[in-house]
Amino acid sequence: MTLSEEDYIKAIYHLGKGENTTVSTNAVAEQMTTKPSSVTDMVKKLSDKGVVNYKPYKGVSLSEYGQKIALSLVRKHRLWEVFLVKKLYFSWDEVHEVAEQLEHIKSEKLIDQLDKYLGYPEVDPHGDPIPSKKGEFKKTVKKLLNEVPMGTSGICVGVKDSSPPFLKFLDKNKIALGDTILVLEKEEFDGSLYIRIKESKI
Amino acid sequence: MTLSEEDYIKAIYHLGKGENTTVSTNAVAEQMTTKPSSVTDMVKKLSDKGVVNYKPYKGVSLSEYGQKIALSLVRKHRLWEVFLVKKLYFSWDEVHEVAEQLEHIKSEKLIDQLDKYLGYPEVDPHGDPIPSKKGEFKKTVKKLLNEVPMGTSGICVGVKDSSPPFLKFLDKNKIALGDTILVLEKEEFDGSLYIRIKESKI
DNA sequence: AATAATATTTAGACAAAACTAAAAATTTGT
DNA sequence: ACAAATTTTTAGTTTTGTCTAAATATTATT
Repeated sequence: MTLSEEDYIKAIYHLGKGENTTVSTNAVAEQMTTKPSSVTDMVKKLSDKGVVNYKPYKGVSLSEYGQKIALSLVRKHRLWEVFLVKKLYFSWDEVHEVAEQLEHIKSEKLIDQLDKYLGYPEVDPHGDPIPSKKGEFKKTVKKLLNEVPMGTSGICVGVKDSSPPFLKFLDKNKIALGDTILVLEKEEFDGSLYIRIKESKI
Repeated sequence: MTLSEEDYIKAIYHLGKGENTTVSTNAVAEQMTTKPSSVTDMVKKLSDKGVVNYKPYKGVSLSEYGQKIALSLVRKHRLWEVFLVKKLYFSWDEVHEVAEQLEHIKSEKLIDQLDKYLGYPEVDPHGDPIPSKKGEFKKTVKKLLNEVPMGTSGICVGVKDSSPPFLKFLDKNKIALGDTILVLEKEEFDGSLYIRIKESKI
């Protein structure tokens, strides 16, 4: 697979949220910050290669084969993120961009050894699960913080939004994976929350 | 710089053996396993960008700027090689191909942190020096084994040929960097040598 | 159900990087 | 010094991935 093809596969995968759903040409174009016409072209090519199922005007989905490739890319991306944070002391808002490049490196041995070297981690720095070599996930049951009832608490095991600004916001407020968060109050009108995190209230 | 441009820069650098000499279009084509006409095209483009000095029919050399890029690529390549051998237990004949890909990853922080993480190594797994961030080399004086007088010995600090077959040959005969080699005899007719290495004779 | 709005595809062009074949410049041999 | 051999460049195509503009299909509205 070329670099560009791999990027399309990942985009289709992520738009389907890991499930194998059919996504629209326009959605892929937006995700890739490219034009719908370019997507049509590429999707035809990927269809010829057996990577996706494509019906004109009806959208596109990954084939079995395409899913395998997507999972392998996700695995590589997340393993590299762990490496960057654990070994090279990157912060969790800096890793995505670099991992985006590293995930395209082609060497099975490299990834196997990296996995072993990192101690076979199960999640990346944002709490997202790392697929096994065979493409198996450890799916953990998670609840969004705004779904947690007032007065109860939970352990932060991941973030829904991995954008650098949000991650920096969490850092600033000393919220990290593994922390216990208590929901103190909910504001009805906009859904904002008052929470208790390690002695401080936000 | 694009991937392809970086590959040309490295080719020109290596053909000039690190010195800033002028190299021919044909030589570059051979090194890159491409056609001379393709080289002419690319070299014109690099010349426009100020990366090389190029006079039609007269050959091409790296500009100051081009040399900086080349050294940065060599630095990245060799640091990754050290990582692969020291941390991921690759053997020295397996690292080149993967490092060839890794050297194109763009992130200054990544390389700085990798360098620190590896303990600021001065040479790669083949004994070749790693340029500093500023592009400075530690040039060690080396002698080829066939230039060592009969009856004298030396310490193996590098290999001239880094091809996998040769490196595997050295492994098979248990010759590694740091080993002391004694030259026992020289065969006049073909220049082959009898040497003593750690109790065994070859 | 007809029309308006939106989504998607097709057609034609372009840039990057490569190639082939032919032309031009340089180097070599005598 | 001049012809032959070699090297290098030019001109014209190809492939990949992109774009714009126009055409077509689908969905929404009334």
